[in-house]
Amino acid sequence: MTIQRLLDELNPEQYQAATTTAQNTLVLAGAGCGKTKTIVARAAYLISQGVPPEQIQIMTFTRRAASEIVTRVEQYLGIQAQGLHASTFHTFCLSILRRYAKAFDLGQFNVIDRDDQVLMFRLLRGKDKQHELPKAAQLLDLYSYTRNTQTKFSEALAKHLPDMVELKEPIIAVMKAYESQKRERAYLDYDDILEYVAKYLNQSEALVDQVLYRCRYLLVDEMQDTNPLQWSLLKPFIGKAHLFCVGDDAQSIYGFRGADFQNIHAFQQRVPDAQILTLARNYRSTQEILDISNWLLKISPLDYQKELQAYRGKGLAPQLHTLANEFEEANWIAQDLKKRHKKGSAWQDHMILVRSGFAGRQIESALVAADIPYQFIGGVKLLESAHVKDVLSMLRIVANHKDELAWMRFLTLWNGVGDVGASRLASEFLQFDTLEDCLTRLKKFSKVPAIAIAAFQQLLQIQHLVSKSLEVALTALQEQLEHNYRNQDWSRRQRDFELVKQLAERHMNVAAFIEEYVLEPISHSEVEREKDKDVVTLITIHSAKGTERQVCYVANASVGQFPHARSQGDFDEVEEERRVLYVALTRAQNELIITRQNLFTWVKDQLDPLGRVVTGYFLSDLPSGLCHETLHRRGDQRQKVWSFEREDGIEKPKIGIDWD
DNA sequence: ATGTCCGATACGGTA
DNA sequence: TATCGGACAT
Ligand SMILES: Nc1ncnc2c1ncn2[C@@H]1O[C@H](COP(=O)(O)OP(=O)(O)OP(=O)(O)O)[C@@H](O)[C@H]1O
Repeated sequence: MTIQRLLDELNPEQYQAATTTAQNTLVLAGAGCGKTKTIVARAAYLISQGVPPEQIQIMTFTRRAASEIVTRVEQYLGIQAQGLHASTFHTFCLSILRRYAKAFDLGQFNVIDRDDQVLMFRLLRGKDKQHELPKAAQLLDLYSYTRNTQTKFSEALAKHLPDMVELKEPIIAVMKAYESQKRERAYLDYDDILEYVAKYLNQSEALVDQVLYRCRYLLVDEMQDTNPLQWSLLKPFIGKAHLFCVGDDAQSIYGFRGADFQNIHAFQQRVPDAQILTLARNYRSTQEILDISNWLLKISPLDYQKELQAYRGKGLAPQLHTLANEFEEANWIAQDLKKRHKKGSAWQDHMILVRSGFAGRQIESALVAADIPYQFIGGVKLLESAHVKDVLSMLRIVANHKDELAWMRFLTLWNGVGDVGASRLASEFLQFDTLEDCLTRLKKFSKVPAIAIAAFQQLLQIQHLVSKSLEVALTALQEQLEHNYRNQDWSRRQRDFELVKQLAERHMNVAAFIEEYVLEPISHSEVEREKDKDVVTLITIHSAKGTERQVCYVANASVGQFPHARSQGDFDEVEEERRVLYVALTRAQNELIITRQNLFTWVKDQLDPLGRVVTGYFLSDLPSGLCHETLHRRGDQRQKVWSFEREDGIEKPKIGIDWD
């Protein structure tokens, strides 16, 4: 395929965006209007105009989105596209930190993930026995939110944990302890990676000029989900690089991570001479699907100014199925999928959207039971699962024997070792200069078996062989892990180790291997899947941004889920929930099937402190004309139909007695 | 008294 | 699947 072919596929507005000569552009467009397509076209166009691919940097939200865009550009340009970079903000920043390590003066450092952070907070929180502090995870969320939004701590505290305001001082103490511990141990958390780079870029024009060679053209996807910290990364490039951002404020669903659609709304004020373009026609869905999506935004007290029009015209009406409980809901979906597959549809044309990773697991078991091939995206990732981390902890220790958190994980595996004992030992190890010294000390500590200690020595010899190292670590831990996870799907967990080994084979050393997947975690299915295998996609809505399928099931559309019970009564959070549902609905191309449970509960609308009405359940006033509604009784395969229009060819039935 | 184990329980989404 | 709180062991 050629570039001309790609440009020919665009409509005039998309064409204008893709080929613009403006320095800075913001493309605003509703769901399915071709934002991603425009980014792909923009990158391809620039390259075809002679821009070296390595000067183009595309910012995406996930590794999947990144590789999809690159693949699509390559489809059109082939080898010519080589060197084009698409990555997440975090990966981009990390590579800058590595590239200019000297300038940042960070020396050796390790990137820690959320679990490590929570563990640190848990230990530090435990030291304060006087106060009833928030949970470790809450402390971390608050800490991270404050940094990502670049707000004052007291404001973030009042918003996040309003009833803990009087604990401000002890909370700050824990956070400061966390920060100094990070510094001592040379850990960088997710936010550090962004903030170091952002701060430095804003201070040093020389660094900006240095970095510029690889991002003379900055293309930002999903702009509505960037936060103020990320904006401060883009800001220094204004006037130097070409900014090309695309987004849709009605799809902003990462508020919990500090996403701020001011990054869209205030674009024009912040960026001199910014060109704002809009795309209006939706190419993805049929009109009936857009009607119900439009309706959802229209009943909002906010004015989203969105009314999607289908380029494709009319199609099938959405369906709404109400089932007795979560099992029947999951089974119904599985059965419906089977029916469609029998009729000749491919599995891969179907996607099931769920609210939470937890809800996804219920559906997963129904799919397994029905023998339907699937991939699950979202929720706990492969390298995040507990048993994998247990094994990796040994490799982490070998790579850096001062990795206290890895020691914690490793030590607490053994019987008779808990948080306190492990923590004492681990901080002792920080004083030692070599792993050998730690091991000598460890031998005096009777609770770790000699075989595990011996394994460390073996690992030291083969550090560069990642896959082999995994094998050694696994052998050493096998027995203990089997004991620890005896009632928890041990056989399934064992299979995961094979996947990890597969993944590891592609990497040169342990540190690089772990680091890559900390920043862009990869799910079981993504490792497992052979390319182009025909499977149903089961996915959390948050991971589903930018994807589409012919047939979409939106599961768990029950009371208490949309909006989620936790956000009830909070105006802004409920609006974000609305957008989550909106994103889900607008993934469907041809058919939209919404399922929910009949919970026999009702959630009342509330008034917030400003006197605004806050909806309790989005689908309570769904006009019957917008979809076919079906109520399934418990264990009932037949259906009671509420709203149903007469099918073609069926005449009004004759009634009465047969007098014959 | 302190640390560990174990079972009950509840579960929002992300890099 | 991670966390919490109480039972149990040291
Ligand atoms: N000009 C066009 N002609 C035909 N099809 C198009 C055109 N533009 C986009 N499409 C198709 O519409 C669908 C949606 O496009 P795309 O994913 O780029 O939209 P999007 O704006 O990124 O959506 P979302 O915001 O929901 O992620 C894709 O299947 C794409 O191929």
